[in-house]
Amino acid sequence: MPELPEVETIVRGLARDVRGLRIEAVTVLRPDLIEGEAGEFERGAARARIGTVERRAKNIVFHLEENAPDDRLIVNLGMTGRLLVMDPASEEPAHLGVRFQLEGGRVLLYQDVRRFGRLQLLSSEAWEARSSALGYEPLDAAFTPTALYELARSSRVAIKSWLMDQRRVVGVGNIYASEALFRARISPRKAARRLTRAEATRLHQAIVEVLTEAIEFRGTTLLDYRDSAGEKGDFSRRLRVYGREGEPCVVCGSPIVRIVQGGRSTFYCRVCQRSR
DNA sequence: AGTGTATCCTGCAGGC
DNA sequence: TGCCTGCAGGATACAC
Repeated sequence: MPELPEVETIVRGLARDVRGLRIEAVTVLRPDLIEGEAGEFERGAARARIGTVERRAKNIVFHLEENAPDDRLIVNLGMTGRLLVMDPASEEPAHLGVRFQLEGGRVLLYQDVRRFGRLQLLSSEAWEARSSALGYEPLDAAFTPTALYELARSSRVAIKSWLMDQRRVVGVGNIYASEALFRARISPRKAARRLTRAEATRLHQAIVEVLTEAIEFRGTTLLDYRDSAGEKGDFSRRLRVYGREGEPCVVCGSPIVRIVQGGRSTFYCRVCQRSR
């Protein structure tokens, strides 16, 4: 469910609210959410102090300090995962997966209806090895129009599916892939290797712009997404094609169509995104 | 190696 | 009301 802007919003909230706090106890209520053994996870995270909280791709990375055999806690939210910071008095939500009791009384809760998310403790070395297999961070300076063009040249996959592959460029999921391609006026069905330089340049700019704007609006809430304070994102109203099947294109007025690529819905304008 | 498909899981909307 | 189908922000394990 959460793509780069949503994860970034969550990370900023966590950095503000839980950084520096000690974890006093950990309870795993749904062991299938834990990569590895749940008891080991509980013991490994308990009594650690939370340091820096950062984002890599769609992963939330907690640096653990003091009393932590593994010094990274990695959380991937899957489709419906949430990390919520709550006051001790508040009622715990349904589908609670993991409870972190924090110094000062508040709790950090991992909640996940569909349980596609995963939590994992790793050494910094093991995490770095995993991270190195991931693609460009789209908001880093190293991600350039040329980098995008060169990478795309090696793949015959449709550009929409290509964008969602985290080994090339990270953070773009089903919503922002459709949105970026609309902004770049490129057909989602076009083979990645057939992008022209001009198209690659437009797509690069569209990815950066749509992700940056979505972060400013604190993400997109369609159904499930909430930030760490339980708040919805406001970018939903700014979506131009995603979820708008049959509605008029904001540019040319022709109806937005929905197709299926790799088992996922793609939304686009047949007129504005003609190039194939 | 690259590519397409199935699978994990629950909830909700819409059709009958 | 109930039952069915399809769909939902992700990632990976397989087959070819």
